[in-house]
Amino acid sequence: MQVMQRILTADVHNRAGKSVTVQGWLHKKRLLGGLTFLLVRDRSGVVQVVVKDKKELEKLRGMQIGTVLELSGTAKGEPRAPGGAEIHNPKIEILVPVKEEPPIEIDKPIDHRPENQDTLFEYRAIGLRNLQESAIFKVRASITKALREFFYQNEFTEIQTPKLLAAATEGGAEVFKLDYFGQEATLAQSPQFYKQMLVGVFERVFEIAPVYRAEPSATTRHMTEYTSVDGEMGFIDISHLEEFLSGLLNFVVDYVWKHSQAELKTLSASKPALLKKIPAMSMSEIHEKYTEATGTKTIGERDLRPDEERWICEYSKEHLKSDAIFVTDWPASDMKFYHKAQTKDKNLAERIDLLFRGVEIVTGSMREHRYDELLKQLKEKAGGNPNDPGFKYFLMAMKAGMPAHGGFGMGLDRLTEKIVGLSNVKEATLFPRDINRLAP
RNA sequence: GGGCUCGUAGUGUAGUGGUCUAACACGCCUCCCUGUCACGGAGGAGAUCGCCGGUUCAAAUCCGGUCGAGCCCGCCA
Repeated sequence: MQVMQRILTADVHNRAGKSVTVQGWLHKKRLLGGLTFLLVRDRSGVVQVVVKDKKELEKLRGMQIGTVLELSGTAKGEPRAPGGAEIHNPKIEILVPVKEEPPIEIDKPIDHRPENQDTLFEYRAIGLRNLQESAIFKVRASITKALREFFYQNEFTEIQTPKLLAAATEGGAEVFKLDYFGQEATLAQSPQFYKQMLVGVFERVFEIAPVYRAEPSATTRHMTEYTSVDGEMGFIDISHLEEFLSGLLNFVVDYVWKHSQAELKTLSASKPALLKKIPAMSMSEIHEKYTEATGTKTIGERDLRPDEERWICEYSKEHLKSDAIFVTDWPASDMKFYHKAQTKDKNLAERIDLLFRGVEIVTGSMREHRYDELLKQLKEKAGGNPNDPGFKYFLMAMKAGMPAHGGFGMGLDRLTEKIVGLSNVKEATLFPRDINRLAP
């Protein structure tokens, strides 16, 4: 007996008049009496199936959404059907029966209100089957692909660096500690030192990987595990970095709006306004503008307040026609030891952050590549011991000939959140980890 | 870590001292329905109102504790 070849639901419209077999999940039943509409989902989308035969329909009695089916019927062009085609007179075979109803909506948008997010994540394994949910992650995959493509176009080498580390490195953020065969180890809060070491090898490197922060933050923009997009390149100055990041964000947005139209439409996402060259403003200028506009005095502060970040993005959108804006001229007093101070003003760091739709998505900087300066900053700024395994090998590479170099870390979750138009990073993360969630 | 807010059927909500023997919507079950697409209609099942204690003649409702969750701030991507 010849087995009918499976086709994808998206191909049904190409097979009008022919016999087809599809396999997928039951996504929705609509019983109208003499005829029933089924929606069947597979990796390519959803197709409508029309069932008139009572015997066939009876097979689905008690079968809940999620039941795995095989249907063989006749493909038909049908303008009234979603997708313009449907399957008629199917023979239905139940491959995996599901008798229990899903605890969360599959065929209608799931409420993302903050109070309900615990439910959203508790039933994540099933809720992701909702087309609005899976669309977020199709877009995220598309963003990831675009990032990779842009890096490759610019001759970066993709790397993977250790996440298990012997000691705390960067300082600042809290690190997770764990037992490593009796020795204390930490989880990487950043690939910082490794990507810098590898500039000495490949000149340009990038990594898209998880990083871990043990900060007890409970906000809409923090997680204890997130995906960091790290880039690092040699023989550049800060203007190159700015130019690269402008190009990157533009490329990603254009790519996604070209390749993920259907998902973006499902999500009612609006395309960000961007300029080829993303505008830049110094921190002190932002403080002045914000203070003048809101009456809240931030002049002299060494960072931007969250509300200030939202405000300047609104300002940028309205006056500069850009949903993204660079923040330049950060105070050197708070910079990391591996950062470089500006040569024209030692009190300012060679750092730029990129704000996008109200949140910081990128921090970038030039690194101190002069060995003696770096050693001095390590001791003075971080109080670090050069012989500590966390610094020793980094310094080894830095001593062996490092050009002027710089790079950045970008939050993939935040980028996805803002491109899609969500209001919490966790919504853009498949299985988010935060201070009180370690499962699923 | 600091501040504020919220826990009511599987899910989302209403009810804020007595009329609650807890209501509505979605989902589920039974029946009707031949073009639905958030299908429609009739009926039904499903909740010791997070938990513990207290106040009161009377508590989903007020108070205390506890557990869980969310938001803002700090910090960052």
